[in-house]
Amino acid sequence: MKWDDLESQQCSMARTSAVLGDRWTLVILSDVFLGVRRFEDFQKRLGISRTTLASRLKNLEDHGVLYQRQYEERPPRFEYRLTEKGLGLYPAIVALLDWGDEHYSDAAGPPVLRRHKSCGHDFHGVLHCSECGEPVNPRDVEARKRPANKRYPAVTRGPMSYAVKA
Amino acid sequence: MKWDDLESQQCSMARTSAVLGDRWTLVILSDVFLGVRRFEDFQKRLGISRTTLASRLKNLEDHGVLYQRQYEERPPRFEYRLTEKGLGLYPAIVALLDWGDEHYSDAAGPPVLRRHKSCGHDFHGVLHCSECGEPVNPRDVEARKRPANKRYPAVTRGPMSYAVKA
DNA sequence: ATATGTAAGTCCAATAAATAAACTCAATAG
DNA sequence: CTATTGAGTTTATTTATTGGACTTACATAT
Repeated sequence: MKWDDLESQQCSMARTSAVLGDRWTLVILSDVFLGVRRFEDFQKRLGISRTTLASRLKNLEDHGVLYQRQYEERPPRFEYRLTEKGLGLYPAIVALLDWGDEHYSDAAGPPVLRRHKSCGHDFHGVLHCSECGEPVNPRDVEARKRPANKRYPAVTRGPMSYAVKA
Repeated sequence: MKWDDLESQQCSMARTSAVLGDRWTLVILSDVFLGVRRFEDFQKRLGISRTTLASRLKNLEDHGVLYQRQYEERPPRFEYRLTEKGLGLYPAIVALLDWGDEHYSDAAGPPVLRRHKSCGHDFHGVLHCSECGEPVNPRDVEARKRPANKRYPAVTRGPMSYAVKA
């Protein structure tokens, strides 16, 4: 299969991977969630080649994850910001960071700490069920294909719904 | 920066991306979580080239996410299974699938439905705080570098702790 | 006024990775 | 015997990624 065909697959992970699935995109996004917004800052922080960075940012723009905003006219200066769609990746980014923290931290602990301001504690993410609100154990999940004849409404969540009890 | 150097970075996302950050690994893993275990099945389902599939599976083995088990002697047959470390990726996989479902489903809805057996409903993941148990809004999170002189214990979670209230 | 610096890229040649298609090996089924 | 299945490997080709230099546009210091 050619790579661009992944976008036209039925599987949601294939489509997601068509947007995020490369060596740099997830790292760039985790920096965006830390507040990094400018080309030069990404380049210096990550050590990514300028060519690749430009192409990754353009890809994220094309897919509606980031948008570019000119914040200065003279000289022309730009910043990249998350769209609502991009902000929707926060749970995935946290889950991946937590996994990295758990398995690849050195003796001094995770390099970045995340504090939940409303409760005041450093935290990691826990996956809960949107329907009953309880934590989800992977062994307690049953996946099945959408029945062929039946239609289901597409998942509709407000942009912030992962932060509001269903 | 050379790609393999990402593994030796301090940032947790860089290290995670060194394991998962390519066009196919996330798609393979989401198939593993659906119960796919054999080389031929991955290849047929995904349409990935055999060369690339072999190298991705080896990479996941090398990083302790999958392990290979011979389930038949004659003829020799193998299956790939998740380690505990690999199982720890479940929250990330669900978050990425949910995002794909939300933004790339066609009119008929998500192609795969996940049912939470303990409550009986189809669900999507919601990110909760490990400390207070409440849903987390990204705007309510403050990230900071680990203070230079202070040591923090590495995140220690049991293999299933994301499924158990902290 | 010239030189230096910053921000945001693009261009180019070299290297590295991914691809499809064919091939191997071991065994079983007809 | 021949075909088929499973699990890969080999090879030649195509595609992606890289570092480094270059560009454009303006600002600041000498």
